[in-house]
Amino acid sequence: MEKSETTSSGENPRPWHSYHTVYTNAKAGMEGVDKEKVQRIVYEMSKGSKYFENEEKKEAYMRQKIETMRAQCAKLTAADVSHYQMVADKRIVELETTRDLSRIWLHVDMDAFYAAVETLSNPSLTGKPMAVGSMSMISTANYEARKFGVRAAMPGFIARKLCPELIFVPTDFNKYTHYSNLTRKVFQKYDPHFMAASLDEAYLDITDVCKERGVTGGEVADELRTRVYEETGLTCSAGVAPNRLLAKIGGIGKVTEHMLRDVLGINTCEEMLQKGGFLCALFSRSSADFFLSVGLGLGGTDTPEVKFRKSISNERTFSATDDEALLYQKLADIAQMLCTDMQKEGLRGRTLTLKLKTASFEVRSRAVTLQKYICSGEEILKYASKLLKAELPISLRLIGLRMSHFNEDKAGAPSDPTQRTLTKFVLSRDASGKTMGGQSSLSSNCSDEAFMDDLETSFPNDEIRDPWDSSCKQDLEDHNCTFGNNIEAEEAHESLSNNTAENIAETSLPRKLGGGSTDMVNEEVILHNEAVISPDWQYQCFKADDYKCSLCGIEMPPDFVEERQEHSDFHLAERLQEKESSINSRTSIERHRFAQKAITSSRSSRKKHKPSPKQGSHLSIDMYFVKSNQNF
DNA sequence: ACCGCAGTAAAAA
DNA sequence: GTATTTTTTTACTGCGGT
Repeated sequence: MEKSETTSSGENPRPWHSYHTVYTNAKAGMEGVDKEKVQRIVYEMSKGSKYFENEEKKEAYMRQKIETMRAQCAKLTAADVSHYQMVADKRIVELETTRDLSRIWLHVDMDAFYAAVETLSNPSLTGKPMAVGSMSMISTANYEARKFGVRAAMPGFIARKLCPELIFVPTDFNKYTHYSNLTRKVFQKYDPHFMAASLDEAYLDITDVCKERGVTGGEVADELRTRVYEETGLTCSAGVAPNRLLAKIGGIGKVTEHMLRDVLGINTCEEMLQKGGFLCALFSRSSADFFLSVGLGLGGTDTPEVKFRKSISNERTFSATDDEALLYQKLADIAQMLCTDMQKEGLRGRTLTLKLKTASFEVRSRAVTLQKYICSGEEILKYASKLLKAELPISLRLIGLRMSHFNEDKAGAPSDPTQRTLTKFVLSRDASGKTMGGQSSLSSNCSDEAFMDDLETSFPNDEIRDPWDSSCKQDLEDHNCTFGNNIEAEEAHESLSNNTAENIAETSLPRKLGGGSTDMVNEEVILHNEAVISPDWQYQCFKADDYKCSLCGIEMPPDFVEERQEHSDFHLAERLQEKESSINSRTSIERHRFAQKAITSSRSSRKKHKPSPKQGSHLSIDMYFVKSNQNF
C-alpha cells in the first residue's frame, strides 16, 4: 500500500482528458456529438476557477479511494479470494430466490420535459437550440441544443460557448407542475398507485391492466405514451420490465463506476457476478448486495405503502461573502423559506442541519438535535444562528438549512418521548371522520408507528393496518410523495423502448394544448394542489398572533411556540380522552408522557458544543487522505 | 457491544 | 465581463454514552 505514484507525467498534451464532469457524458439525443471538442471547451472554460480547483481536489480524493481499494484488493490472499467467492455465490443464490417475474413495471420519463413545456407555451422556440436555466446552471436542454453537447447540469456560460445561438429560458415551476399533473392523470388510469419519481418521471405497475385486457406491457406503453401526448402535447419514453430497476437501471454514478471499472475491471452485469467475490471482500454487505442484485437484474416489484418524507430543506447560492451581517441576513431568509415550506406540509422537526459551501466550494454541514420539535421561523433562525456563529469567520457562497427527525423516524424507539405524536395521532383519527376540502389528511399524519407501537403493543411494527391508514394511503398516492426535482434527465432505458419519442411525435397527433392559455390553467391546478396540501387541519387553540388560548383563556405570547404547542397538545389530550373512551389506557400513558415532556423541555439546552470550527472537528481533505490510508 | 448522533459523500432528477 | 443549482435520500464512518 506504499506508493501512490501512478499519476500522469509533467506536460499533458490533452489536459482536458483528465477533467471529467457529469455533463460531458452523453445523454439521449447526443449521439453524434464531438465529445473531444466538448471536453476541451468545458475544460478551458473551467480551468483556473475556484470550482475547478475544488473538482480537482475531489478527483484526487477519488483517485486516492481507488488506490486504497486496489491495495486492499492486492492484499487478498488466494484463500481470501476463494472464501469471498463462496460468500458471493451463496449470496447470489439467496438473492436469486427473491426474484419475482410476476409483475410488469413501466418507467415513464418525459422527453426533455422542461424544455418541451417551454416550447409548448412558446412555439416559436420550435426547432431552435434552447435550454431551460440560467448562465449559472441549465436544468434541461432540448434536442437541438444537445447536438452541440449542451446538457442538463451544465453551466449556462459553457453551454453558450458550445452553442452561441443557444436560447435561454428561465425555469417556471408552475408550468412544469401543471403539465406534470396532466401526465399524472394519465398515469393514474393505468396504475392508481403509481410512484412519482419526480415531476417528469414515474413508475407504474401495469400488471393488472395487462391481465385484464390481455395485452403486453409494450402495448400498454405505446398506448400510454399516445395518451400522454394527446393530453399534454408532450412526448415521453417508457421502459417495460418485470421490476423497477430494469425498467430504469440506475444507482451507479461517476464514483462507483470508477471503483468498479478501475479497480475490478467490471463493465457489465455479467462481470458483476463473476467478480462477486471481490465485491463482497471490498464493499459493505448492503453495497455488495446492491451490486449483485444489479448483476442479477433484480429490483423492486412491490408498491411500497406510503413513503414519508424524511427531511425538508432550503438552500441558496449567492456571491461569496464573509460579511457577517450579510451572512446572518441570508440565514434569516433561508430560515423563513424553510419555515414556510414546513408550514405548507404541517411539519415540525427536531434536527436542524446547517449546510455551508465556502468560497472555495468546500461543503460542510453542522447539525443540532433538540429535545423539542420546532417549526417557527424564529426558532429555526435561533438555532441556525448558533450553528453559523461557531463557523465564523468564514467566507461563504451558499447557506442551506435542513429539518429532519420529524416524528418517530424509526418505529420502535420506545424511550423517545415524542410529544408530537399525540397531536398527529389525534389529528389522523379525526381526519377519518371529517374531510377537509375533500381530502382528509397529510402524509405526516398517516402513520405514527412509534406511537402505535408504544400503545398498542400487540401490533408488529410492520403490519399496522387500519381503515384510516389506508384512507391516508389513498390520499398520499394522490400526491404521490413527489420530492424535489430540478435537473431533468433522459436515461439509458430509452434504448429499451421500441418506439422512440420522435416516432410518436411524428405521428401527427392533434395538439390538445397550445401555448397562450396555459398560465390560467396553471394557476387553477396549483391552487387546487395547495388547498389539498395546506395544513388547515391544525387543531391549534391559538390563532396565529393571539396571546390567548381560545379554549381556556390562558395567555402565552406568540413567540412561545413550543409552549403554545404543548398547550395545544394538552387540549388534544383532553379531547382524546373524551372521545376515545375505548383507549383510555393510551390516553393516560400519553398524558403521563406529556407531563414528563413539559418538564424536560424546560431545561434549556445541552450545550456541550462541538470543538467545532477551524482545525477542530472536521478534517481537511489532505488530513482525510492520511486518515483513510491508516485504515488499511 | 450497541446505540444515537454528526459529518461526509454519492446519487438522482 | 461574470458565472458551476436545488432538493432529497441513503450509506458509511467515527465518536461518545451506556
